[in-house]
Amino acid sequence: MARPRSFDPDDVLEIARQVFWQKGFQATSLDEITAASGIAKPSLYAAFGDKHALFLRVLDRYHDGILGWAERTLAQPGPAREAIRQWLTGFIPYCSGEKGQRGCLSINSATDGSLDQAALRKSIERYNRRLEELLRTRLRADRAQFKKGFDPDITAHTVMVVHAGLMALAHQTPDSKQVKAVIEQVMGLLA
Amino acid sequence: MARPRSFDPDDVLEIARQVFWQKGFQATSLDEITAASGIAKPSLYAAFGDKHALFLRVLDRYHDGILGWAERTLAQPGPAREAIRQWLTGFIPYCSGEKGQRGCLSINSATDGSLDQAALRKSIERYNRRLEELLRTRLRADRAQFKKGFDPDITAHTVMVVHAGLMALAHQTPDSKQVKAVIEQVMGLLA
DNA sequence: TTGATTCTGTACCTATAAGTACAGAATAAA
DNA sequence: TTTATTCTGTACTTATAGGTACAGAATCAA
Repeated sequence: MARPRSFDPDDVLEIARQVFWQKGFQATSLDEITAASGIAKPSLYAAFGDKHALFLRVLDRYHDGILGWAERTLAQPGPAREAIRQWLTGFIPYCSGEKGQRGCLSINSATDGSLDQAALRKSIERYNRRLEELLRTRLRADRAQFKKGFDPDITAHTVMVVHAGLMALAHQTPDSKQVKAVIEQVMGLLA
Repeated sequence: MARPRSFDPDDVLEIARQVFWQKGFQATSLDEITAASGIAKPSLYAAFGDKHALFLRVLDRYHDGILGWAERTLAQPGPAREAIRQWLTGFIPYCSGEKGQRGCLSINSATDGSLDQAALRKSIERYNRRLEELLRTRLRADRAQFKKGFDPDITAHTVMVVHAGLMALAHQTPDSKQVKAVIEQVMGLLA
């Protein structure tokens, strides 16, 4: 009953993600997104709203992707240690720039002082809360595998800290051998 | 032989640091700095150069301040464990917002994709290299205090990762009790 | 006091980027 | 085929922010 949309919103979000990831929210202009996607501004505004709303969509999509993968990885059978090692190791591509970007879009956004938008903060907090929850749940379930005095809650948070640190430092040293060594050493806390 | 400067450049850098720290480089306008400092733009440009140069001065100053403190803290007598615990603990005010800002200006800048300026990247890399060097040197010197197989180089890097992670997560959860618990758990790697 | 010199403040220029008005194109229903 | 409806692209408006021209003020040396 009307002219149909000429693009797949998901494709545009994917392209917008790449641009935002590479340059950050502030430094990315809508013109760059229109250039990269081929979609004119009025179409973007009609489909997603303003720049903040578009970024929020991109970020939520990013979060969902990682959460899905984290859920699968941390649900695998076998020792909890192995699951968590794989989880941490899975982020190495984000560190080394193999994905074309450096670091984590979420962490990059969290440390961006300009993003005081409540909705964005909320999305990031929710994401971190969920990731930590996945880690905590798994560590609690397999508590018997660790020695007496092991604290699954604190350990889950520590793993989150290490993860954030790797992502933050990813912007400088893409030495994946060093990253692996750190992960191995941190695994020493899961005993 | 000419009109003297009416302000102390160091004071201005201090004020600029606060503004940049709070809002980030991109989101901070020079007008905000002139408003906060009372110094008009032409004076800023004459004294520091353009916005990037000003930010670089601010960042270098910030780095020097922390490096000086780190040097003193890590040079203290006693067990290396204690020195490093104090070093990590010293960053808690940066985590909890007690300083009015959240997180670390350097990390915030490192994760800001818009800062592709080579000079800035260099300053940040140098800073991280020096911090890690201080940790490494101390751990190597006190190697005898740890058990066989202890690797001071990897441990130094791991401590850097934890530090970066705490600073990155500082933007969300200002629970200093949790931060302390993480530090205590990580100290378990220094044995 | 005078003059050379450098700083300060106002007011401006210019570029960029977010957001939109509007005319025309594409579709589905009638 | 006609028409209602929604999308698309061009071109525009507007605000903001980086940077500067210029006139006048403040200092020190002579």
